[in-house]
Amino acid sequence: MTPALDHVFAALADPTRRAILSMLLEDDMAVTDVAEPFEMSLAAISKHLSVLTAAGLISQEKRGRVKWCKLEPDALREASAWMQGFGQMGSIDLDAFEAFLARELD
Amino acid sequence: MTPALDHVFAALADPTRRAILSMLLEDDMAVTDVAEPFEMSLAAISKHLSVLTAAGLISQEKRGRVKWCKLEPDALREASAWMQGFGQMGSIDLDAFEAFLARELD
DNA sequence: ACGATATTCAACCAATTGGTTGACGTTTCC
DNA sequence: GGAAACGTCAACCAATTGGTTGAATATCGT
Repeated sequence: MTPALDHVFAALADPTRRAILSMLLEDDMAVTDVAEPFEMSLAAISKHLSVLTAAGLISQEKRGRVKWCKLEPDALREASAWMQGFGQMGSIDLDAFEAFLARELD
Repeated sequence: MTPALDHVFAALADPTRRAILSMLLEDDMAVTDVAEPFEMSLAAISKHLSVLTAAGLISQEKRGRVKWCKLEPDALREASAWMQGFGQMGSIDLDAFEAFLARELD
C-alpha cells in the first residue's frame, strides 16, 4: 500500500539528498553541477540522484551528454499529505487494522 | 543543523513504525499491546519504539512494570514544516550555501 | 579521428538496519 | 517467596546503505 512512502521518507532522511532537493528548487541542473558543492565523488552523487529518482522526488532526462535533474513535487506532496492527514484519522477498527497489517507487511 | 530531521525521516521510512504511530493516535499504549498485532518478536518492536523515541516522535514512561508509549506530535510537525516550507524558499546565495554545506556535512 | 567532458558501472568496504533467539532484571500477584 | 508478566540486553545474522576507486560508455568540439 505504501511502498512509495517508504522510499520517499528514506530518501529525505539523508542531508545530502535534502540539500540536493533544495538546490533543484532553484532550477534544473546537470549531474556534474549538482555534485560541485559537495565534498564527495561524482559517483556518490550519482547514486544519491538514483535514490531520489526511485523515490519519485526528481526526474532525470538525458539531452545530449548531459543528464538534467528536475524536481518532482508530487512525491513530496504525497508524504506531506500523509503527515497532514495523520492528525485527522478517526477511530480504528482493530481487527480490520490487523488484517491490513497482515496484507501490508507481507 | 538538521540531525533531528534525519532521524525523523528515517523513522518514518519504515511501515511498521508508521503503523505504530497510527496506533498511538488512538491512545497511549503499553509496549506489549503495541506489539500484539505484528508478526514479529517483542524485542523487534522494542527496537522500533527506541527508534521512534530517539527521533522524538514518541515518548515512553515507565509506570510500574508497564512502559507507556505516547505520541509526540512536535517532531512530526517539524518534518511537516520542512516540507511545507520547501516550496517557499527564495533564491539561494550559492557561495553561502556551499559554506553552509561545508559546516553541515562535517 | 581524437581528446575532453559527462555520467554510469562494477567491485569493494565499513557501518547501519531490521530481524532473530535466549538470558536477564523488575514488578506484580497469590 | 515463587511464578508469571513486562520489557530490555547481548550476541548474532543477512541485507542495505553510503562511500570509495578505476574502468567503461556516450557525446561533443575541433
